[in-house]
Amino acid sequence: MITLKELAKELNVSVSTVSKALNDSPEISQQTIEKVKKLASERNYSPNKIALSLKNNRTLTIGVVIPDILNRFYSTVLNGIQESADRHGYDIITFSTKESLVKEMDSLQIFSRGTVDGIIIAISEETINKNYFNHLKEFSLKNIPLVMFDRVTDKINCDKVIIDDFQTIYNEVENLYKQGRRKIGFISTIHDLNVGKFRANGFRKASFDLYGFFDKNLILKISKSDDKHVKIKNFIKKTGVDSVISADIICGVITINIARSLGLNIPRQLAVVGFGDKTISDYSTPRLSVIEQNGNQIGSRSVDLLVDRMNSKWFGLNKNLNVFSTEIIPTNSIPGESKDNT
Amino acid sequence: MITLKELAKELNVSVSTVSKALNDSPEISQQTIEKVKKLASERNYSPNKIALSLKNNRTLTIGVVIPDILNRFYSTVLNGIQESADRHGYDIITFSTKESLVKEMDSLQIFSRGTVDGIIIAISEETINKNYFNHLKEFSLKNIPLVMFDRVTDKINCDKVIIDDFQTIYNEVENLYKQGRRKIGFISTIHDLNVGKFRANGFRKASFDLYGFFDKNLILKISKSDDKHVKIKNFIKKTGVDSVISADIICGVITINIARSLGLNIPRQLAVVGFGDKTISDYSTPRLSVIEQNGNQIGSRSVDLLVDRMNSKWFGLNKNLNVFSTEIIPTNSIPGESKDNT
DNA sequence: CTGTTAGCGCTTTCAA
DNA sequence: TTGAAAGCGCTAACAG
Repeated sequence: MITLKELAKELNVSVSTVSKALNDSPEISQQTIEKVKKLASERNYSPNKIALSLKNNRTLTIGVVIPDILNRFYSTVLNGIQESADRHGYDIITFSTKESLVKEMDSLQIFSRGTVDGIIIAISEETINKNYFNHLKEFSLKNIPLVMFDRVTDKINCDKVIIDDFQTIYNEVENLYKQGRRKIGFISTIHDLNVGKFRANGFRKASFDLYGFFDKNLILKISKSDDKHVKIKNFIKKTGVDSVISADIICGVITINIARSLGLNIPRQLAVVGFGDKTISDYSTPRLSVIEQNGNQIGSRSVDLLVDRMNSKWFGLNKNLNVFSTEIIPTNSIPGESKDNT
Repeated sequence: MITLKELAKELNVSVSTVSKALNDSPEISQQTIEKVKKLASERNYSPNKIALSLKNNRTLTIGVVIPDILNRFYSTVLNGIQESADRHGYDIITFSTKESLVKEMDSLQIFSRGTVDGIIIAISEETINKNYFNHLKEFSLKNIPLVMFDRVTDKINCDKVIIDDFQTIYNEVENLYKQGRRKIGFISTIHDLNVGKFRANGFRKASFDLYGFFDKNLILKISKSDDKHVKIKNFIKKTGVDSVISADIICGVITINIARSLGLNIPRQLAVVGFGDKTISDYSTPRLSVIEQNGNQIGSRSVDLLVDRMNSKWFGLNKNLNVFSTEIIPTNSIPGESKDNT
């Protein structure tokens, strides 16, 4: 890497002159500026980012912590984060915790060593289960701006970006009801997570509001060790549901495939809706109806909020630093051929 | 962030004493070491990584450039990279180019500003189509170690990690043949890419070797704008294939779903094999047979090779810097219920 | 055993 | 209009 020093030497001027010239300082003569810039571009000079970071105490880098990069929702969010960070001139360093509390703590530890100006995080499953948030509390004391998304906790005071899981499912139940469905089932593999609970609650409340009662058997909880195919098949046969909402992606697709192998007509005999996106919808025939979580938007809004915080930190804007916002990103219901689109 | 300076002041010793003490220097008395460490841990001190990077001219960070983070193969590779980088003590900064040449150039530009010690890259589709590699050539002159994976080019001299696309498909055709299949089809959405061409060639060569001739109609090329569902359906009906190999993930799953809707028994009447992984296989009933590309391993080996290079750069090991290796990661053929497993 | 000094690459006063 | 010097946080050679 070519440095200011080398340019200076070659031009027989001082380092500070070169620096000023490259930054178009009015202190420097037009002639010198041109001379310097010429050589700099010949030599392909570009300023060392590390040195700038140290000098300015600002890295222009955002740290991201997600539970699992192989989970399509999170990679979609990451995609949104990338795009938005790009627009704002930030790079990102990402860690995937694989749902592990220790990895999450490690990640925060690394990020508190001066490499990032702020972080965006969705906490791990283990963190939620163990109800342990000290690492996050400590971190938030360090005056490094922090935004949480999707997997959030009210134990930590910071900006948050989520979808309204409760209302989303509530609305979906209502839609199916309006289409004439009278036996709506709910399948979930994420019952331990907050988002899973909110979704289940939305389902219960909607069922209750619509039918006046709630049938426990219409909820199928699947755990990691279960054979999804088998459990779903039994669920459909036993309950005789005429529609199913899946709290996660995969089960929605599997449900369609199984229903068809049971000879059920989709969507006439069984309507299926699942969280996911258009790509996933492609995996089934007929295509799954999806509740789009808008991961891209979640990511991009998280960055926006974070950048806001960082700016008010750096430029001391008026913003009240103790007031945090929780932003709710709307979901879209995209009909596939697996739901009556009437 | 607490600094050495602050610790030093509080203890009434010099900065260098604190530094040495924390690094267990034999120059420092045991007493002082303990005193310093005690305060450091109380104050939650950890060394500023930026300062270290500047000092050592070494960031312990790897730059990663992938064509699309939403592509499951690449996020799997990324996962492998993360794990391995973690083991070696490196952080990673990732850019997703969205198959754009300009973004790829930008990414390399950013990485040549001193933020990373080496980079791992799979080049974009546009880069390949335009056959433009100057940015890569320039980069490789900068003496920053570079490893390419999956999407590689022989225009650039560097370590490479790939799978043997040709042989993988060749073997798969042979397998199907041995199972008694006599009309094997091939579906591809990535005909423009090298990997796509290698796969198609493997298919052609195997067909030729086995049948003594090659039927062009048994290859279906699908382009971005096509309706996959429609094209695949027609292909199956028109050719009457008894087995299909898909050069990419999605088409494999779609093929199964379509075949079933055509009333074909799987795998008896139609065997289906596609590139992918176990998770994707879950999306279809019966499960798709997958050719596992071992993305994790590709990622992790890329890091190993890169770390090797970086070490020989830093520690001046004997390694001949002009000899580059191309590592071939084996693929696994994992039978689902969509292929006779005999 | 401890402290002073210089330097990594850069910007920014302050002097000349 | 240009240059010298200090400093961001850290380490390491050299003095004391």
